[in-house]
Amino acid sequence: MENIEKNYNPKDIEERIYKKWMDTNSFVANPNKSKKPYTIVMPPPNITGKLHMGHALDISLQDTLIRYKRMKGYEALWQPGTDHAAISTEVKVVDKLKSEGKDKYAIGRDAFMKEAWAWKEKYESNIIEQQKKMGASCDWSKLRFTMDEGCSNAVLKTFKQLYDKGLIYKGKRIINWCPKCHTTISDAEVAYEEQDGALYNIKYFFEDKNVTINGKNYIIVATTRPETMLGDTAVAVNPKDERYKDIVGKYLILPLVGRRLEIIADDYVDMEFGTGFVKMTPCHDPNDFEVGKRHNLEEIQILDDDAKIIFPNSKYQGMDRIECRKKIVEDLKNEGFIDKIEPYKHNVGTHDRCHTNIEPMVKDQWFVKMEPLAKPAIEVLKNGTLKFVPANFANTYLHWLENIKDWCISRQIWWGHRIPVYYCDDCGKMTVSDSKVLECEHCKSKNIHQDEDTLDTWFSSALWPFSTLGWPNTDDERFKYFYPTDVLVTGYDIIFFWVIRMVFSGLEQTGKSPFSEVLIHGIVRDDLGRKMSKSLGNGIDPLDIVEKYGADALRFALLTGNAPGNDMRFYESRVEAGRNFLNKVWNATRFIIMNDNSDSKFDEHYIDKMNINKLEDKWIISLLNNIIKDVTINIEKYELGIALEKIQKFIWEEFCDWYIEFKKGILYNGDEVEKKDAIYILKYVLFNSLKILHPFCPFITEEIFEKLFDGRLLIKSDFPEFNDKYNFLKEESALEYIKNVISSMRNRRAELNVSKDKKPEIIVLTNEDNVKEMYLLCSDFIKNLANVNEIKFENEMTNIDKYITLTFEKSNVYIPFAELVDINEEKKRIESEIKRVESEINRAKGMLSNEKFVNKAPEAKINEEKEKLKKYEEMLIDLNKTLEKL
RNA sequence: GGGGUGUUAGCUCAGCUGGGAGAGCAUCUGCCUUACAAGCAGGGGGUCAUAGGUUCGAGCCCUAUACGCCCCACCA
Repeated sequence: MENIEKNYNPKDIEERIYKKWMDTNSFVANPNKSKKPYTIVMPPPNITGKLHMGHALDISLQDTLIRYKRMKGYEALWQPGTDHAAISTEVKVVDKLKSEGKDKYAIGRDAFMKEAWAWKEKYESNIIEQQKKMGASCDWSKLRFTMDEGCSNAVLKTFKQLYDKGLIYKGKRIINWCPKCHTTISDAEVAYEEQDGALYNIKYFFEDKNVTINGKNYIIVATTRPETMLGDTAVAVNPKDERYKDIVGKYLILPLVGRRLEIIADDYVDMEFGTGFVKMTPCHDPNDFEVGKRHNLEEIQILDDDAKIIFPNSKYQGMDRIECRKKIVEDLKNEGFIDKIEPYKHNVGTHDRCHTNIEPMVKDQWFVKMEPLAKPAIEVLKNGTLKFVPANFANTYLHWLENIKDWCISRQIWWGHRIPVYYCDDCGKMTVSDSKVLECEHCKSKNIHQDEDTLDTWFSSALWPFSTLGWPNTDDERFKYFYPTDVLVTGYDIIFFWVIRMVFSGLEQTGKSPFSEVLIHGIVRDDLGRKMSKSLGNGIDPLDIVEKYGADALRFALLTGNAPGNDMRFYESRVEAGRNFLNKVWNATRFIIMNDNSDSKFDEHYIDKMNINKLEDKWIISLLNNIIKDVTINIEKYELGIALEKIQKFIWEEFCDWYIEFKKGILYNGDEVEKKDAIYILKYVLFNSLKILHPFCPFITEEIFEKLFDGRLLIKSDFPEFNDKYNFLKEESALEYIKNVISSMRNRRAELNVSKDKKPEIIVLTNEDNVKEMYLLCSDFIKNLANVNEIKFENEMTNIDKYITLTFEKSNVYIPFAELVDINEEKKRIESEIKRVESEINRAKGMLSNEKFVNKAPEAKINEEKEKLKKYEEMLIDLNKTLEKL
């Protein structure tokens, strides 16, 4: 056997193991009729991005699932790819150009696209390499990109189909405009932020000097944005507002401007708020826009694409919106129009990418009509075709869909899928097509030009689960075999952006929900619970952690100690704990290698032929068997953290702390046959432990597998299954009994500070043959692990005062350390033990004498309590005897 | 305003369909025992936010309250 390092050193092995997987095509999945498909599409990371903790978590979850299913015999495809990330990338490329002294508009669209593609080529590989470092077992041979030919075809096809069905339309609507990025954004991309502002109360005088309200010739409107008054075209009150009933239909004069404004009545106005008057600026407020449509109000645009004022022939023309606000307030003050100004905190919509305040604007844009698409998406959730884990995220999903507004999909940027609409310069009509258009379909003119806008980046991501599998070619074998996919794993923060859009797109384009389950995880936060962000500088680079502790340790930390859907805090100490566990696994292996002098190959089926007769062997095999069962159930329920913790507990606490210790006697002093069997079972248990640990911690398990099991490939081996033949429950409980005896003895020794060199002869008092048998079978363990020299058995004890007594069910253990103990202290200890047992007896008696309990509780529960009662009553007798004799 | 969610050990969090409260870290004691000091053995530490209710039985189910967080809506 080769030498093995004392400590696990991930750095040396991870790269080599990953290469081995790649070289053996272990990640590749292709349509295979003899296997069932299992598919996960990876949420495509942005090409602008760098791997962050959120990705690391995402990858850990998906990779665990895909590796598990692969081992379970599925043709498991994890489909990778990257996202062009329209605005994010465009901004970065623009910045890059700027730093080179170049300007986007100056170099023109074609040159810009070349620059952006070059960016993509450069940065895409970064994130892929980073994913590989995490151990991601995606089928890289099928790598896709949202703007590659296939995905672009899918986009064109979808656009055309939706357009033909009337589900995509062009219209002049109020949209969210980002003055910095110079593009519209969808409602989902607006992030509201609380900002300090002011509520300006402005006097609007009546046109007719004779009209008064409350004795005054003016009314007061409140606004947070006085500069928008330049676009006011009415003032509204609530129709039910008795105060103002008589003045509806009267006219006001807009201060500074002199425009006539009608007082209109609309339900939108909240009577309770402010004065009950609202100024209407249809072009720059979504609500005012709606009111304007209802009342046919004039629309006056007063902001340009830079959010600068358009108000020709005035001093405000060309001013920045904030500058203009100051100027207008100043002018209003000077002319006596300000009633009062009070500080006001309010939520302001900002662009989630650049955090610039968005500006509502009326523009001609492309929209997807959502209501008909939302309906089936609601239906699949309600009928159970689609499930969320945890289930409560279904509420979020439903709430959004039930209140959905049309989706603005056109963007005034260049990096993305250009809208496949062509305008005829002769007849003025549109041609919409999913292939290249050379002439107008109406007048055949060749004098046409394509729409300048591109599509929202989520338009292509929405098609990801099928566009990556060959759609729109529905004959593609991959599409037929792998679609619909099985589970989508993602963070709750993109349910709206992505999950919902994939579902309705999948249903519309393919007739099927693109996946049947959505596993939602939370956000990875820093150790103070803050979001990791660039501005705070509190981000932790997963690759630094991998470098320091290895990918498996990081995966361990991310997969445990957290329930699905909940945010988690990242502590390096948890990675360290993971690393320590893996080091434990490493050293268990090392122990086996150091004690194994056979050179025969490991045969995992030999277990079925061998005669397993040792108690401890039956115990560990039975435990392993049941762990396999539990872990399988947990993984299937997406309880990955629970599964991993169970595996850890089994390997560390049962296998290492007990079983290996049990076996040392044989390995050091046993005969050759015993030794051979011992090594075999050690290997057998490790063999299967590595298998169940592999999906979670792939690198170290693969490495050990190769070392210990003749170079076999773990990633492609089978996941173990529960075998009724190895369910030795009696032996399990017998050995647990002995473990308890050993622990109690160690406990007493530690309390009394007994040196380990002091090896007493102990006496076991029992009247039960099977209990005595158990002690005999385990006498070596007891001697070794509890530092005992000899074990004697008695049926009666007389000189009890020379011993410390430990009372167990049907047996007492006497240790001759009485001289180390104050007899009164010992009496006290036994008395408190008696109290504890008595309270147990009372508890059980109470339950069993409760008629309702006996009548209603399940029989198993009742029997359990009866047995407990019996056990404790017997122990009580023993304890009292001991006390008497002291 | 609507929806969701949390309150469990000093800290961070698990706790599956209700049937004797767990982990990691921290802490204390004793150990460099020939797999592992990234370790071993042993210990301490919890009125499961509060108040009611359902139940034979509640950390878990229901109601209310308190405090916290998240998402959506966006009333000028």
